[in-house]
Amino acid sequence: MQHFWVHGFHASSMDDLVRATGVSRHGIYTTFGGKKALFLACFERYQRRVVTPAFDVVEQPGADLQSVATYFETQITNGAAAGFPGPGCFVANSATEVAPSDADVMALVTHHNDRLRQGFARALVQSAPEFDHDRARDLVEMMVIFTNGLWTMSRSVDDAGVLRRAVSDFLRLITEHTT
Amino acid sequence: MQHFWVHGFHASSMDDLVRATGVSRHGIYTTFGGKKALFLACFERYQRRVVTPAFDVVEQPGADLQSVATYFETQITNGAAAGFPGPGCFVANSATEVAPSDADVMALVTHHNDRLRQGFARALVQSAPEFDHDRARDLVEMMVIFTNGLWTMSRSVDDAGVLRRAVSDFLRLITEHTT
DNA sequence: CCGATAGCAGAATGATCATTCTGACACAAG
DNA sequence: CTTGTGTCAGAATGATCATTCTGCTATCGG
Repeated sequence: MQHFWVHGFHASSMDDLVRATGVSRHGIYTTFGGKKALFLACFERYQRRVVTPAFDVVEQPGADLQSVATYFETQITNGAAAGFPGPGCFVANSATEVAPSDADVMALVTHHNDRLRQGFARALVQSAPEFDHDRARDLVEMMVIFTNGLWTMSRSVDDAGVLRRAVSDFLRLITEHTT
Repeated sequence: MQHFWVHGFHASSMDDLVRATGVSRHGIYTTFGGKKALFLACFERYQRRVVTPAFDVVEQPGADLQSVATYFETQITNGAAAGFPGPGCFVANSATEVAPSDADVMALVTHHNDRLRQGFARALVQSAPEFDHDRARDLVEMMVIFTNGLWTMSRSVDDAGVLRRAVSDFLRLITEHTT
């Protein structure tokens, strides 16, 4: 998963993956079936082991915009721990590299973005119950777009502080707008 | 350029490029030197032929936040013309796929983002001259992040209207914040 | 100890890749 | 016409790729 995360699908050879995992070629093929199937399994593992723990705070009942702030901060801290520029987000990387030419990956990416939308939407109505549905939906889309931009930028920006300040400003804008 | 734009670097074979351009293998190698050099040339052509015309409105003297709105609208209209999900942005695609493992591409990506920062910054101080330097810089970073997110999302979202409404909301938030 | 299962390294295979080379054709200048 | 330059299609090359196959080894229940 780590290797696909950092290098993407096409730049990861089976030799690389054998080296990185310590698992034999034979083991990979009998267990997963092939490179693409292994990639999909890694994608799902990423969601289970990386996305879910970080996004949990937003998916809890009663989560509000402060929970979203915590989520963003966790993301940046995780990224900074491994040094910048970081690997970004497995999902966002796949969305640009593989999703347009692979329906299976596209479905997983769409599902992931829907998950973000749902979490952000619940946090938003918790913080601003007076918003009508359409208005909230557009704000949520904006938050999803910003989240994806954060991941893209983290692949080429070498200072986590820059991203952290921008996130803090972004949430301040939304908070101002909802109060 | 179009082929690299849509399929990225690794998924474009020289055969594909010969087919797509109508130029012979020999011609490509004698003119550019190789696949990587051709990619860099396409990157620069993209900046000249796609980025510059669209971003021009922001780089004009006297450009303000309204100019930024025009820029975003142009981007979405261009993307929607070719149908969704679209090819996104050559630069943003390269930022996730190739920049982390190639210093030349990384330099071009960084330069491109600096260009966005500079343009957004001038538009922002035009609209809100009272902002201090630090505050404006963080807002500008937020706008760059959002722009990159827009491109990433346009590779997996099939409805331009969703993006258009999110952009309009984003600019409304910034405008509210600066007035 | 024995037999069986499982996992391993690494070779073999066939496809695809980037790159280079060959020979033919078109056209412009002398 | 001739010579030279440029471009072309396509073959040849050598590397790398995903995938499959072949033995070897280790472990474990009896």
